[in-house]
Amino acid sequence: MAQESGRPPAPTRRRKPSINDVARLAGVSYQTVSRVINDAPDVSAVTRDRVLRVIQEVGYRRNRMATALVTSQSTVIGILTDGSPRFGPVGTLMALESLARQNGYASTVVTVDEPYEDSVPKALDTLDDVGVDGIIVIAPRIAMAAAVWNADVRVPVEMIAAGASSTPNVFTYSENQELGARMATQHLIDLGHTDIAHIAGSMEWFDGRVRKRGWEAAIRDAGLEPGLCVEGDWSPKFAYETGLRLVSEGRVPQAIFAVSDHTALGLIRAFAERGVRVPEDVSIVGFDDVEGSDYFLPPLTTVRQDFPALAQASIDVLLGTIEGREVDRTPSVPTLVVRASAIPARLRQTSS
Amino acid sequence: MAQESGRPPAPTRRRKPSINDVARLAGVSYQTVSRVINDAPDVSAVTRDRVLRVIQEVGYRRNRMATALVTSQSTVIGILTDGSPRFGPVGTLMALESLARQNGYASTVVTVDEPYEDSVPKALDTLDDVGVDGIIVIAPRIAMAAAVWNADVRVPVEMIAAGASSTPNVFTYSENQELGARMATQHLIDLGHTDIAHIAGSMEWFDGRVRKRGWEAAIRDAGLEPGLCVEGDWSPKFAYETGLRLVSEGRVPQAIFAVSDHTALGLIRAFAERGVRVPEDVSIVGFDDVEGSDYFLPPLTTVRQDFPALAQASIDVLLGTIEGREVDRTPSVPTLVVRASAIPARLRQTSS
DNA sequence: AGCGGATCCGTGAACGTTCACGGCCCATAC
DNA sequence: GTATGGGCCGTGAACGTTCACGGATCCGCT
Repeated sequence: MAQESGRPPAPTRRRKPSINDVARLAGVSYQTVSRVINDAPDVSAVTRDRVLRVIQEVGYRRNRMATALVTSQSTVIGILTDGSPRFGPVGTLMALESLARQNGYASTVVTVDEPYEDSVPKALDTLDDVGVDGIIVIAPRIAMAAAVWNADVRVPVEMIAAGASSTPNVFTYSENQELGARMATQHLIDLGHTDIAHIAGSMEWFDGRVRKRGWEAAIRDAGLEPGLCVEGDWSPKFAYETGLRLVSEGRVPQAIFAVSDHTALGLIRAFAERGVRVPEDVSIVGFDDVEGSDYFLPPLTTVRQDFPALAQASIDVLLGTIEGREVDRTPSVPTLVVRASAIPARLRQTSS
Repeated sequence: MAQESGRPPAPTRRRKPSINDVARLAGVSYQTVSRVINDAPDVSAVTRDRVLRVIQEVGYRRNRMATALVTSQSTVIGILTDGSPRFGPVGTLMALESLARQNGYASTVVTVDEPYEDSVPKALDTLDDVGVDGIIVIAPRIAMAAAVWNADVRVPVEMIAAGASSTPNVFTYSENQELGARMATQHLIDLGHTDIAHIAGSMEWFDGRVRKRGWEAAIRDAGLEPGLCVEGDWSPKFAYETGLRLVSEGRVPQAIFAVSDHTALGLIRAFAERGVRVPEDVSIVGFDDVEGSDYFLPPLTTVRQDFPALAQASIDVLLGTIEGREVDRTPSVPTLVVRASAIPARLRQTSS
């Protein structure tokens, strides 16, 4: 007993029935069966029914590999994404897979890590090898996008990257994050704040650049001057240290647009430790709406992106290209979710 | 300009070179080329080199679909996972893909949602259709696992599910979460706490059941009596409300093992709102080590699972089954990460 | 000189489909 | 009665590999 593997031997299962088996059983030629499973015309109703019944009986399923071989269309799309389980990319990935499947496409995913110059071309090759019909790249980082631009792939490539530009081989779909950043900042402006700082993400990320741009644009549009902006690395740690520094230098702004919820988290802890109250002393708005952000101390006002809509649009575009259709792209719009971490500026005065 | 699509027409790329093209160019038969790319013997060094050079020149790559068709081995594994981007599953998924690729396998993933009775068999069929060699199911929920057990698949299926049992067709790999829960609880015990409550997850999740079991076992092993246990749904919201209730009923325990970091988060907020201090008044240990948990208020003591190790073991086992090898399974062990949310029991006395 | 055995290489068939074509039958029209 | 054509169906080939053979050449041995 202890000697036994504990695992059953790989059961040597029966061969799957082929189109020929069905043809024989139904008394027709393989071509007729092919016609039936492809909904082709030129087959009489009674024959069709007979074939269909046999198919049902023997549990026939079309062999995708054979089909792929002869048509050189695999009905598989490739998804290339960053290996880090960051919030945005993962949400997009899940939505992408689901939508693709609803459209009859399977999806094979491959993850890449730094350095992208090596891993991205290799990953693209892998995808090419397995014969995908098209590729969607979730490229949050600029270096990653660059590696994709430089690559030479035979199939349509679409990139989900905020604010990047398209090239002839690579089509770039931009999630509307600048708008999200604007909304966050505008919320602060509407609340009456005039000194609005930004704890930014890394400028090596599209998201970082674009969110900063949105912050700045909103402020200028309101006729204000941009406040302090410090560029970080997305980590709570960096934000925490920055928060500490701000307090000790006496430069805590009226309001802060944090580039991500995790950034906000680090900030909040730093302020809490130094007796600076959020939102009474400083209003904070985050970005992402990560799980639990509604139970931060205080609950975080933040921006939520509509990943399913983004994925939907991306899939539509890619499948359109693959299948030669025209599609119109409707950008997804983020939504501001208002909670407790940002309050009107005048309340601040009265309370402190 | 405005009329134009903005998208380049799908470039009709050259056909990829086949084994025959290489053969012709190298002046050998296709079989010889096949031998070369398969590292088969019976080919002279000079011929091999010549072929290799041609392969290099024309950029030949083996067509996996053709290979799959004739060998009925696709070197693709299927990964079936829950659609919700919860922490554990996603970490496992990423690690799985990476490892599989390192072993020469591509991976196609499909996500499922409730009701599992419908979606799981359908997903399994999808995977079967694309011709995967084996399937790894990431099954956090019991209902999902049940659906897998009942399914009939032709290829080896391995399930990553804590504490489930194996059946002849489905091999279950159990991440050692009970141990993790024990470690968390033991930490509290070592700190001198005797009244240790558990805010549990849902009993519909394996993780929920197993973590609860670990909590209870650790307490009994220490000769103590289990404290309060309330079963929830993983959400910060539920934990928050529970925390509020505990305070108003005057039943706040000495220490709490929270089933997840997000649970801990909800608890902490509830306590903070009611003036119950963490860790001075109540020690809390979480589970997951989600991003940012080191910047909660206070930084959370929690348990981190080793997803890469878990994935590694799973892949080893599955590939072993596929390729007919024997492998020994080495369970991955979680690690306790000690931060500030749990402190010795006696400090509590002195401070309050 | 003839034989056995390596060593190297090639041919035919098969995997399960789709594509291009052609053939048969019956109905309709002249 | 013969031509025309549409509805229905079948045959051959191809996709790019691998598998199972078998054949040629050369060397060393008896």
